[in-house]
Amino acid sequence: MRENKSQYAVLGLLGMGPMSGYDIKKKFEKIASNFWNASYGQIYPILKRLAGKGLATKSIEKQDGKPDRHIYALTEKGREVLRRWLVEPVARQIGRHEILLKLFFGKQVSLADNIRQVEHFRDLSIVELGNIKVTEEYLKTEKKGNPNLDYQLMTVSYGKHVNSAILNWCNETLSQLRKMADEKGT
Amino acid sequence: MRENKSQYAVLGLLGMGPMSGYDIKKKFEKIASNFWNASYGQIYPILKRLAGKGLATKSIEKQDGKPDRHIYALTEKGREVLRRWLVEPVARQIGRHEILLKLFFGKQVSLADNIRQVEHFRDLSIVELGNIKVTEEYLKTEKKGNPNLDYQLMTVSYGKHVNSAILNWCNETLSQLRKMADEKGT
DNA sequence: TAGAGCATGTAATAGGTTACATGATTAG
DNA sequence: CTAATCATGTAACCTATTACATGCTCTA
Repeated sequence: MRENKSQYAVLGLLGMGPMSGYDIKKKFEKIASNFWNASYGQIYPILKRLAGKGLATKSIEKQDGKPDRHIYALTEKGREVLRRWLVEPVARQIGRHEILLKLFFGKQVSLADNIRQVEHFRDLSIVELGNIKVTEEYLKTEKKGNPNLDYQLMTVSYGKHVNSAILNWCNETLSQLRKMADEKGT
Repeated sequence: MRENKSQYAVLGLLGMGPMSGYDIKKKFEKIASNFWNASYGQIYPILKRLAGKGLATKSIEKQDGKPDRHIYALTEKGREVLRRWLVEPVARQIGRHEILLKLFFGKQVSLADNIRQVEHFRDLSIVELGNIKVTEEYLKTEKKGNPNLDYQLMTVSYGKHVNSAILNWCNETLSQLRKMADEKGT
């Protein structure tokens, strides 16, 4: 087991309690969509592998009218592996920001095109900030008393800080682009 | 040609002037490392494909003592394709933030472990901010008068906004974690 | 004389998305 | 009656990293 992040993401969720692949997907969407996601095409093979390595155990829960649920639970060995990863310092990551890539080449198109692009990106950030606040409310009300709450709210806080900064950048950049358009028009 | 970002990244750089695969790599490292990167294993096959599709032309520049340079230049068709992509609105992207993934599962390890982790991440952000300022200086002095300068500085500004926000979040999170450690110690 | 820089490329592998396949129940 | 939700999984495909292969020159 080397550097597979998603494997640890799944391991981490199992660390909070036994659950199915379906649950894992839902959990990511509900409370971690801000900084992580995973598709079924990844989750199910990972669960299989974790069980194969003895890091999780599988049991089947029958339901009537609905498909069986395949519940995975972390083993002690699994928790060990998770802990070892959690304390390992993170490496520098270069996020790929498509908006910056486009703006970087902005000279190839018109100022109006660039303005449209940044305005649209600003709209996305506003929606994102809204989503984050919904997650925050959900955690604070529905998950009160949960021992993971403090940590989960820290990830929410990150989203608020970063998206506010992005919003400020959008506004600054937009006024600069508009100024450039004015000057050119004169 | 569908949704391949790196292909457009290469196309975009060629839009600034003819250059080699080697140049492309260097350029990304020098002025776009803040938001994009690409390995030779990607760049060379992409250049080949672009030439195959008639979006770029290839010519060989001999040098003495050094290997030949394979220079690619954008064709009109290539510029068309680039422009079409540039004006297309960006989609929502979910960045994967390993630090948040680890912190999210913070309950599985000690407060001291989490503090160490965030401190280390803060150090990375400080280095990052430094790199961004170096890029800014480089652009402002060495690239004065370059028609792409304004746009390139906007991407630098993004980095400054976001990394400052991250730094603030680190400090807030660290004081919260330390408070939690104090309370537990009492 | 060892290592870094110049310069191009391929092959193996890992990581990830999307489409496909199945099938019942429930809400609008 | 149609779409969504529940639920699991595989296969094909695309994207990206790393290792490998080559070989000259310049600097410490």
